[in-house]
Amino acid sequence: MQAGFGPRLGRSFYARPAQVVARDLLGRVIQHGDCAGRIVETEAYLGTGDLAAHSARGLTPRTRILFGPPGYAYVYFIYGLHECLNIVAEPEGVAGCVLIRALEPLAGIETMRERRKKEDLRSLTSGPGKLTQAFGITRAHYGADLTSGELLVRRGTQEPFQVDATPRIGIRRDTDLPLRFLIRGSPFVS
DNA sequence: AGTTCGATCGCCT
DNA sequence: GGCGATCGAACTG
Repeated sequence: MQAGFGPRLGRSFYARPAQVVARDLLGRVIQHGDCAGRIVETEAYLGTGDLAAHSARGLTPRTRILFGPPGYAYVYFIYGLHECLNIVAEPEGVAGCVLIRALEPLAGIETMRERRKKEDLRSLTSGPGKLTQAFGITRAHYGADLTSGELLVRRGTQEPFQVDATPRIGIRRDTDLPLRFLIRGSPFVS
C-alpha cells in the first residue's frame, strides 16, 4: 500500500523557493505510520521580506530549523491547542517553509477517526490543526528529516488538476500576497 | 518577570 | 459569523 503512492521525495525537491515548493506539493502524498493523505492546500512563508513568516524576526530557538537545510519538519504549537506542520524549503542558509493546510484522506482513515473523535471524512484533515491531530504529528517531530524518517512525502499520482492561488489565511501582515495554493474543486480544503 | 497575542478549532447563534 | 479556550514564544522593562 505504501509504495502505491510513488517514491519518496528527496532533498532537492525542497531546495527551491518556498512558493515553488508550495505549489509543487499539491497532489503529493504525506505519510506517517499507517496514515496517508493527498495534499490539497498549502501556504508558502518566505524567508526574506515576508512579515507574516515566523522567520521574519531572525533566528530564535524556535525558528532555527527554518534557516537550515531543506526537507525537515518545522512543527509549532499555536493558540495553546494546535500543532501545525511545515516543511522547510529553500537552500541551506535561506529561511522559508511551506505550511500544510489540508489533506484528502487516503489510508489509515479509521486511525484518523479515532484520533480526531470525528466520523465525517471531510472533518478529519481539512485544516492545519486537524491534520496533525489525525496523523499523530506533534512537536516531537520538530526537526524530523522527511527524506529518511517515518514521516515522509511521496510523489503521488499524476492526475491533472487546476490550482488556485489566494491570500493566506489568518495572518495580520503581508495579507495581500497570493501565497496560498489549493487544488480547485477539492472538497477537502479548509 | 510580566505581558501580549498568534500561520486555529469547534460550538453557539 | 462570532467568540472562548489555553499555552508558550518573544518582546519589554
